[in-house]
Order: sequence, then C-alpha cells, then structure tokens
Amino acid sequence: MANPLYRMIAEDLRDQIDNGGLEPGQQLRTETELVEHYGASRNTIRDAIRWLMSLGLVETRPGQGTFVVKKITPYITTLTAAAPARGLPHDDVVLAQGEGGGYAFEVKQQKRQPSFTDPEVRAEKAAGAVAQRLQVPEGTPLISRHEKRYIDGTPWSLQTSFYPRAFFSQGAERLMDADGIPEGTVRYLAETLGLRQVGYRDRITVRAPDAVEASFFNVPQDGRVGMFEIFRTGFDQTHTPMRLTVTVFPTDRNEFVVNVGDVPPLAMSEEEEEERPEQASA
Amino acid sequence: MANPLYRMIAEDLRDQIDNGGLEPGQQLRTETELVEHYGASRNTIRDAIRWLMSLGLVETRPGQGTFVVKKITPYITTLTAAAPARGLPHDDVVLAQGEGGGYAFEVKQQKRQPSFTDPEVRAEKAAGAVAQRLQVPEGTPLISRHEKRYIDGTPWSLQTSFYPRAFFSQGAERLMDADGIPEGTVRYLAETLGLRQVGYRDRITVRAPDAVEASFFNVPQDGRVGMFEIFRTGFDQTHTPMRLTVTVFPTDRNEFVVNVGDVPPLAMSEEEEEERPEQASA
DNA sequence: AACGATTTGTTCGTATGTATC
DNA sequence: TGATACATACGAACAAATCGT
Repeated sequence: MANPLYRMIAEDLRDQIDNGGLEPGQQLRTETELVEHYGASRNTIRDAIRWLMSLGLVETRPGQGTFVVKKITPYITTLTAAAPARGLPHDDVVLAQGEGGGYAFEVKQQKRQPSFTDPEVRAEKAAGAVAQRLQVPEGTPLISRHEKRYIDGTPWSLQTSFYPRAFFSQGAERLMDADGIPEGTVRYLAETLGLRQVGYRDRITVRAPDAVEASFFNVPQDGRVGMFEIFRTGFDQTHTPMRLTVTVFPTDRNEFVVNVGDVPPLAMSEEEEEERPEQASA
Repeated sequence: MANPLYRMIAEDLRDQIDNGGLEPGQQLRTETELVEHYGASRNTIRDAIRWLMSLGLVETRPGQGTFVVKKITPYITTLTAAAPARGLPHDDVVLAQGEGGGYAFEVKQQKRQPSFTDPEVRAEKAAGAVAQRLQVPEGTPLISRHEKRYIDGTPWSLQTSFYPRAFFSQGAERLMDADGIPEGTVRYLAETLGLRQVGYRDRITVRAPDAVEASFFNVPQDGRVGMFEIFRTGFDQTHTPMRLTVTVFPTDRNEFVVNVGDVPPLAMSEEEEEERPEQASA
C-alpha cells in the first residue's frame, strides 16, 4: 500500500492546496525548507513538486519559487449560430447571425474585448488534413490567412483560414489582401462570387501544443496544457467545401457551447460567481 | 542555443520517432543502452524520456521497456442532432433523432459497437456545478444515474445524468430503476409527465482526470491525457432545465463534430485512410 | 551597474526496490 | 528463480534566473 514517498509528500501538499491554507497564487515553501520539513532529499521533494505540476496544481518559476496556480475564468465560445428567431426558416438564419464579423466565434463573456492582428496571407498548396477537409486533391493551390486573436490583450487563439486560390482568380481579389476583411470573408465571397455558405461543420479535437503555440500562449512546452483544435469546414449551396478554418485554443482557459433546438440565452450567472463572492467592478 | 543535455537527447529521439526508424509500438533502446550511446548519466537519460512522455510520444512499462505510443483511431461523436430534413419545422426534429436511444451521443464511426452498463442509481442533493446548471437551489433532491460506456469493449466514457427527484414522485417511477430505460429517459419523461425536451445546451471543457477516471480509462494518473467533460442541459417547453447529463471522455481517443445549417453527411473517407492506403471495401 | 543572496534547473554518481518475462 | 528493465531515493555540485541592496 505504501505509496512512494514523493507521492505521499505530494498528497500532503495537495491537501493543503485543496482544503487548507494554500491559496491560489500563493508561494509554497522553498525546496530547501521542504527538505527539512519532510526529512526527504531534495530530489524527492522535487519529484513531489513535479507530480503536482503534472496535475496542474502548482507551477515553478526559476529564481522565485513554487506557486499554487490560479484558475483562469474561462472564455466561452458558442460554436452554433445564435439561436434562430422562432418561426424563421432555418437556413436563412444560420449564417447571417453567428458568422457575422469575419468569423463565427463570439465572445459570450461580457466585459471582455477581443482583438485580432491583421492577417498574414500566404499562398500554399493543399496537403494532408487540409486537403482532406476541403475535399480537394493534394497540391491544389490555396490561400491561407493567419491571425492571432487576443481577449483583453492576452493570447486567446491562433487561427488559419484556407480558401481555394481559384476564388482569387475568379474575382475575390481581397482574399489576398493583408488587411482584414471587415464584413467577413463569408459575406465577401457571397457578394463577389455568389458563393453562399449554407452550413458548416466543426470538428473538435485536443492535442499537445507545438513550440510556436506554447510560446504564443505562454504555456509549458510539455503537454500538460492541451490545445483545442477546431476544424471548421464551410459548405456552399452545392454542398461543396468552400473554406476551412483551423483555430487553436489552450484548453486551460476556454470552454465551448453548443446549442441545439430552442434553448434560453446563456445567463451571465451561469459562468460568474463560481468562487468569487467578492468584487464585481469591471 | 545550448539547450540542456536531456532535451537535446530528447530531440534526437524525437527525430527518430517523427521521421526515422522508430515505429509506433516499437521499443526504444533500454536506459542502460542509451546511457552508453549518448554518454550521459542514467538520470539524464531518464529526464529525456520523461520529456518525451510529457509530450505524449512514448510510454514506459516497468520491467519491459520504453515504447513509442501508437495513436488511436478516434471515436467520433456528433453533438448536434441529425441533420433536419429540409422543410420540416425545426423544433420537431431536433430531439426525435439525435436523442433517440437513451442519450444523444451517437457513434459515427462505423464497424464499432457501443455498449453500456446498467445504470447505477443514486439519490442525492444538488450541489455546486450541478445545481447551477440545473438552475435549482443547492440541496434540491435529485436522482443521479451513472453509466460506464464502452466501444468494442474498450472504455469510452463515463456518464452521469441528473433529474429532479420530484419527477419520481410525479409518476416517472422508472427513473430510479437500476435497469436501463430502452426508449430513452427523454422519451420516457415525455410519455409519463408530458415533459417535452425542446432543446439542449452542451458545454465542452477539458480538465485533468481524477483517480477513478484514470483507472477506468487506463490513462496515466498525471495530467498528460486530458478529459473532455461535457455538460448537457436539456430544456423543456417552458425553457426550464429538466435534466443534466455529464459525460467524461479521454481526449486522446475522442473527437466531436458540430453541424450547423445544411451540411452533407459525414463521409467515411473523412476519417479513414489517413495512413492506411490499402483496403477500401465497405 | 554590480554584487550577493536566494531559489529553481541540470547533471552527475550510487544504491535499492519492484515489475515482467 | 534469475535476469532484465524501469521506479524510487539518497547525496552532491554547479548553472541560471530573480530580486534587493
């Protein structure tokens, strides 16, 4: 039964975090102090701390100490379009609302301000998963548009959209502009090419971050914090994929909501006042 | 530039996994062999392996060795109801289809057979997130039904549904049966109490597994493999929550799909033939 | 700007325990 | 049972980051 020593020490520290005195953000005793307190070697203490780290309970900062992680109030993103007004035909509503301002994800969380970088535009060829989701042969010329997205100035998501490069030659020239398309690419394509997006499919997976993502989101290199990866394929009137948008979000600060049928609006009280009875000013 | 030694060794091993000879499932050289090969101490070699483990690239088995993890073909679950037949009123369709056999998640992956345990039924009181999502005061009497769900015999998800215990006294007596409710609790409640579920909301988050989940899903105790946690709140005609279902899935073997608007059915080719060029009969 | 004190990070060595075949 | 392989635990030394003086 006797668990290894480092895990017993970890359990003891965990208790103090879950119940006892250790508050989020607070510093733990230093490794040297813990060595004396538990009578174990420093390596064993470090094993215990590593265990707690892998559980996402503490984080270490070189030169400073070990700290209890504070949970982040999650950003909430609705994947389905805004609830259709009752009585309206379904198709007409789906994409007029939810996919308004350039891209569908809306920040439901009030008081938070999303912002984006101007897109970085590249010409590339379809390959692998991208070709598969767009249902085009490998090597098909594409346009990709890359954006960094922030909420209140903190990194929120990395987004890449792919379009067939044929759209460009057919007249949708602003697809390769490095400026944003304020009215949204979906609407822009409808106006210029008559391509109406009649629906989309999201595919939600989780994977480990790569080096770029870990650095951008400021999460540990290793896989402790996963990344939501959402593939959104948009379909036109002929049920042909007309675009693919891949967005990556850290799992530690994001939630997604899917509404089906007739559901009440997301109440503010549903996400707030989880465990902060104090303060309410913006 | 000069990364720590253990990470340089890890990178070298990683290259062999990504490009070179090391196939999924294959065994790496033993720690002692790696000590000789790289001229580093065993602790440093173990640090390198630990790094690769945290990236989810390898796994260690005491007494056997270190192995390259093989990725699992993911189970695909559609969260939205089956595509409504065009022209039908929206509300009537939403829940007749997708939420047929007891619960909404369908296994889209062909050739795979889901199975469930008989539910374990408990009487309990609403608390915390459950009370919040059901929009009832803390302490409200509830019925909870717990199921283990498998696909092809391997653990797939853990599911708990909560209903107000008042439903039981009002006549829905089978809610406390330890037998399954083959026609589905949603339909059962409609037939006995006239409670129609007109919509539902899913909330998708990722968190670390607890001890029970780690053991059931056979994933490491630490947080390397996250858990999808999906809260599904069902609403009745009066927009009041009538049930809450919480389902937990390991992120390493699950994907979710959300359909909005008019989208073509999920083609088999979209998930198959990722890296198996052979065989194509259906 | 420089230095010293503090704290975590990296690397070595060594010994023993435990799981698997 | 023995051999092999990973897991745990100790001790020690130096490096690198941070902070205050």
